[in-house]
Amino acid sequence: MPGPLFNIFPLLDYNLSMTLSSGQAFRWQWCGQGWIGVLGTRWVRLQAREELLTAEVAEPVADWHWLTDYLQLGLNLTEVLRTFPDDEPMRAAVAACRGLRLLRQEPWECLASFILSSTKQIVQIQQIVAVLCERYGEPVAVPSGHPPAWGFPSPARLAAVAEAELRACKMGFRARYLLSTARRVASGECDLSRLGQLPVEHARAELLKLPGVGRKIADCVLLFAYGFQPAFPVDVWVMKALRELYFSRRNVNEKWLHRFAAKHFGPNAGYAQQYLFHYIRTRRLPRKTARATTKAGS
DNA sequence: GCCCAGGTGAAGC
DNA sequence: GCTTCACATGGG
Repeated sequence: MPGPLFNIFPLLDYNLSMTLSSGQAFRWQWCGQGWIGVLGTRWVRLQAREELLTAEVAEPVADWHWLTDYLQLGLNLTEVLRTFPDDEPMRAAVAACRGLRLLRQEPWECLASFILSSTKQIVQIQQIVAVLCERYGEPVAVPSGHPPAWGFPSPARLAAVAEAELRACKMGFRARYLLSTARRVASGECDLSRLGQLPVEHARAELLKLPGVGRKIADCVLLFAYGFQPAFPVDVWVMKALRELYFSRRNVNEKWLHRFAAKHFGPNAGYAQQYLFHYIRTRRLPRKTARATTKAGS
């Protein structure tokens, strides 16, 4: 029996917009009446209002676990926040990021997206991923009147693409890494479906074997696709946050930093990392008008 | 023009 | 071991 074209879920401590636009996933677009995205082979539109989430799909579904699992609707955020260290930086980050959540993404899409993320701004990653999906993804059903949409291209599909064609998607030097990794995943040499059952260190070691995957990208996949909380991705922003908020701007060795993170941020260190990342990145800077005025006046 | 962006791998000391 | 550099591309 086919299900309905929409569903409603209760939302508690959940900032949907912040979560979908916080640089974990790169395919969500605000359309004026909700967030439109593609999960697996399903087009979906999400709208959060007054502690209710409305989800709309293009074709009837009976089982909604693909969505509730992705959004981690069953997670009690209060329990997570309770484990954060009680220090000034974390209090500020939590206050600034009320309702920020971690998603549980499909591993291949997450891995491929973060291979494309290196030294790119989030907006540019979104653009590259969009082109990649449009050119190599399978079309998915959309409600009438909506623009076409595509699934994320499979490892096998990308493995069959020439490097020059990938470069034409604006990904530059990352094309070689994406192609090599797609081949290893497509061949079964790397089995992403197995990693979730391994101890986090083993799963990380497997990811680190892939070309274009270092500690940072490995930790992003461990955290955003598998939910491993000991994973603590350190990018330029998190490094900036840690240096400014915890180390009075001193330079810190990265290996030492990971030991500090594991010790200081507790059992949900990965979650804490996302709060620091979003906090430091969206911190209110001097307004443009104020700067323009200063410039004009000087 | 310049610096920077959810980095990585390889070469040089 | 650690430091430095190339790698594409676009935004501010």
